[in-house]
Amino acid sequence: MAEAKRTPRKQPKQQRSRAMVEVILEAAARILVEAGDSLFNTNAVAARAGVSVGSLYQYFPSKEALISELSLRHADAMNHALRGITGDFSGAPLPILIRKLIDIMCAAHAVEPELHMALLRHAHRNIQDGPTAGEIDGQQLVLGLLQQRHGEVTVMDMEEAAFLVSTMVHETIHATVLHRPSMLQSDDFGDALAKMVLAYLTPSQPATQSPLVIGVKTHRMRQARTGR
Amino acid sequence: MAEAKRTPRKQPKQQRSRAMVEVILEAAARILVEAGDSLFNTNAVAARAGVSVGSLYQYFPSKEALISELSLRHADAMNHALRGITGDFSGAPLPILIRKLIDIMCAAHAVEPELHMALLRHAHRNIQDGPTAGEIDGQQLVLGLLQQRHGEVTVMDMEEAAFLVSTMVHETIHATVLHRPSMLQSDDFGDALAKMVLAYLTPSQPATQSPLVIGVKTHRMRQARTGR
DNA sequence: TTATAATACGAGTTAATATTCGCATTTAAT
DNA sequence: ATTAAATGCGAATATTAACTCGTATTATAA
Repeated sequence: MAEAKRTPRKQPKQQRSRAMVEVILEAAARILVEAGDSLFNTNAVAARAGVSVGSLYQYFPSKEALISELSLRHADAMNHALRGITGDFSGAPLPILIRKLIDIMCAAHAVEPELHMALLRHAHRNIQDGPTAGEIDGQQLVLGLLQQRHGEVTVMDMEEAAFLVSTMVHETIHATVLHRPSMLQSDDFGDALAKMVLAYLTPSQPATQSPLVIGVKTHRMRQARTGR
Repeated sequence: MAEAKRTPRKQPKQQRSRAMVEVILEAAARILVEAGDSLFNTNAVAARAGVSVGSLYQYFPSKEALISELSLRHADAMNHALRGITGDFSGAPLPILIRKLIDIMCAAHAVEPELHMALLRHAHRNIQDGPTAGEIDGQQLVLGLLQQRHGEVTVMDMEEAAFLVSTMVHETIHATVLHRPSMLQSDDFGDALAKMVLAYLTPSQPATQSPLVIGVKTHRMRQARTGR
C-alpha cells in the first residue's frame, strides 16, 4: 500500500484506450461476482482484463475508483429508468405509479444480484462520505414526485418524506437481494412495499368520497421481463 | 496477513484474563468510534488496551472476531429489550405494541451511533455468510408475535412477513442512523414506520369489507424501457 | 518519413499489518 | 514450597497488494 492516489488521472483519448477502460471495468465486475472481495485487487483485475497493472493505473487512480465507476453506471441506469416511468405514468393514479416504480426497482436489482451485492458492500464501506450522487438523485426524483402530487399526499415535510420513502424502499430491496433473492421476483413483495409507502403518504381512511380505487383487487400487471 | 485464523481460541479462565478480554473489546470499540476503520487493526487495539498483540490473539483468532463479539453483544442487548417489551405489552392492542417496539429500536440505535455505524460497515462486509444470529433472533421474535396475534394480522406467509417487517424496520433505522441521525429522535419517524408496518400487517379497510371491488379503470401503460 | 505524443508493459519497490513463537511472569493446586 | 498450568509479552516474520517507473510499442501529425 504505497502512498499517492492522485485522484485525477489521464482520460482515454484514443479508441484503443477507451476500449481498454471498458475491458478493465468488465473484468472488475466479473471478479467481484465470481471471486469475491478478497480476490478483488488491482493486480487481479489487470490480469483478468489481460492488461498491465500500469495501464490500469493510467486511468484509475485507485482500486476504489473502479468500484465507484461501476456504482455510478449502475445508479445512472436505474435513475434513468425511473425517470422514464414517471414520465410515462404522469397521468396515472398515485398507487399505480408507485407500484410501477417499485416494480422497476425490484427488476433492476434482480439483474446481476451478485454484482449488486458486491457494490453494496463496498458502498457501505465508504458511507462516511455521505450518500452517493445516485442516492441523492433518487431522492430528488421522489421529492419532485411528491410535490407534483401534493394534493394527494398528506405529509408534513416533503423533503423528509422523500428521504424516508426512498430509503425504506431501497434498503428493503437491498436486504432482500442479499437474503431472499427469490422474494424479489414475487408480486407480493412489491405489493407489500407499495402498500406501506401509500399508507405513509396518503390519509389512512381514503374517505368514501372517492368512488374509484378502493381495494385494488390485485391488479396484476404483467411485468415485462427485464432480463439482460 | 499471514495464514491460520484458527477459529477456536482459548477461553479466559482466570479473572485476570476475563478482565483483559473486556479491556480489549472496550479498546476496539473506542478505536472504531474515535479513529475510524482505517486505524482499526489488531496492533492498534492491543496498544490502546495496554495489552500485547500476542495476548489479544490468545482470545480472539482474528480482528474480525473482535467485531463479531461487539456486534453480538449489541444484538443481544437489543433483542433482550424487545422481548421485555413484548412481555410487558402482551395485552396491549397491536398498534400500541408495534409503536413501542419501534420506539425501543430507535432508542437503541440512537445510543453510540458512531459505534453502530462502524459495526454496520463491518457487518456488511461479511454479508456473504448469511444473516447474523442477532438478525435471525429478531425475526424469530417478530414471527412469534405475528403468530400470537394471528387473528389481527392478514398476511399470507407469516415467516415471510416476519422477515419483511423486521428487515424493513431495521434497515430503515440503520440508514437513518447513518444519514439523518437527528430524525431518529423525532416521534414522526417512529410514527411513520409504525404506520407502514400496520398497513402491511392489517386489513386496509378496517370496517367496510364490502364486496365493492371496483376494477381500476384500464390504464394505458407504455412499455417500460429497462436497459440502459 | 519522421517526430512526438499517447499508450502499454510488468518487474520491482514499499507500506501496512496480520499473526506467530520463544521466553517471562503470575496464578492455583498439591 | 514446588510445580504445572495459565497468562502475558512483543520483536520478528510473513504475506498481501497498492502503486511506480524506466522502457517498449503504437498511433497521429507534420
